[in-house]
Amino acid sequence: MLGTMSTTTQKPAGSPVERIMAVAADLFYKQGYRATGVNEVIDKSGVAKATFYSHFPAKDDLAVAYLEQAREGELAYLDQCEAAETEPLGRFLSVVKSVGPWLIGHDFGGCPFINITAETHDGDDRLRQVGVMLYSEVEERVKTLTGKLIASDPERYGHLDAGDVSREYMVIVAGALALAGLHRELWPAEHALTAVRRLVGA
Amino acid sequence: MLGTMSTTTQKPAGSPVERIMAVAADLFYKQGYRATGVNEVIDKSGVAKATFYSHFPAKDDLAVAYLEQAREGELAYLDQCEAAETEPLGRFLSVVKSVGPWLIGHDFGGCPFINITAETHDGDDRLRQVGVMLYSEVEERVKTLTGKLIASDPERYGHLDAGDVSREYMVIVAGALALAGLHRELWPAEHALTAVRRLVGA
DNA sequence: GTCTATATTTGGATAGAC
DNA sequence: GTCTATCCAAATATAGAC
Repeated sequence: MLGTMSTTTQKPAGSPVERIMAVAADLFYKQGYRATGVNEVIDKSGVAKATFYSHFPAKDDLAVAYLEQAREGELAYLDQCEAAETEPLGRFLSVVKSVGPWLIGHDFGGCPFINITAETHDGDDRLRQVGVMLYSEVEERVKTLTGKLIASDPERYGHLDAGDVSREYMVIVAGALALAGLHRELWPAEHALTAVRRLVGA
Repeated sequence: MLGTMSTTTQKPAGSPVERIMAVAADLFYKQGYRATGVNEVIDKSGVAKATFYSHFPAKDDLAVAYLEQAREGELAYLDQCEAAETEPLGRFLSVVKSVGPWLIGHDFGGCPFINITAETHDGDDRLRQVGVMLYSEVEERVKTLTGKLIASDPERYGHLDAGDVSREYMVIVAGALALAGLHRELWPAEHALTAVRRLVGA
């Protein structure tokens, strides 16, 4: 079996598409979407122009691919953060706790989905929809975690509504990302954690 | 006196600069900063190109003027909202209460300061600084209102720290603006109000 | 201040030889 | 897939006549 794996072309880690996506993710986030030209992406990823356009017919298509890749990355990151906690309260807080480290690793550029949506208000709606989907998915996870927190100690948390708490939670998380991006400081993420704790009286 | 007011040129409501600023405010916010070309601003404001550049040597200068005008407008708007409330709790909540109506009147485009900062991460730092200043000023107001709320009922609110509460408050407000911009829906503003209430146990 | 014209660069996107 | 050359539109900005 090992000797027969050659009918389909292998795509190693450094394939053209992967290089394009990596460069685009970096530039779109750090410089902004409209500030980044396809020429720059092409140059820095070391592919030919025709190669680029064979994979991404238009710039918007690259943006959609970028956001979908980012979405999957964030969900996987949140999985990790949640798995690292054992107690219901820790799991509940894992999402907002993840914001600070994320920002430090991403140069305080805010939320990629909200940023690109603000830049393309009149443009391709697919971009906004990827962000809406991600935030909805995260909200659903938070809602589940809230439900588990309530169930873990009904005397203490029984008065809470998981739907309300999770939506307020999302507002706080989005605010931490946005405000830290403006200030280029970590404190919004720290105060977001305090605010979420206060939300459930913890 | 009435007949002598002609030495200096009067600048009526429709002066070139004011028309430019009005058009820029609309387009920068609705389309994004980079998506809006100076040519479009010039055309829609009905001024000559040389006139435009005599007042704004570069596009960045127009952006700074736009943000500073927006900053003053937001502070005045918050003044109004606060003055409309009589009770300490109402005044405390006036800032977050103002978000929903503001969004409805602004096509759910998020926060102008945070948006432009995200678009110019590597660009002119003056733009970011106007936003930082506005958010700091609003935070200071919220801190004052929090202090007054605490003083109004020490038994109920005495355990709160005005500095912590006001920073968490700002995170929530920023989140409401950002998330409502993504979803193009009002609920983030409504849940922001609930979250701020919860912050002080009200 | 206005108007036209233009310089210059960069944007997104395509064609054709290899 | 790669490479070079190129098209076309739009971007920022300037010059000169009126």
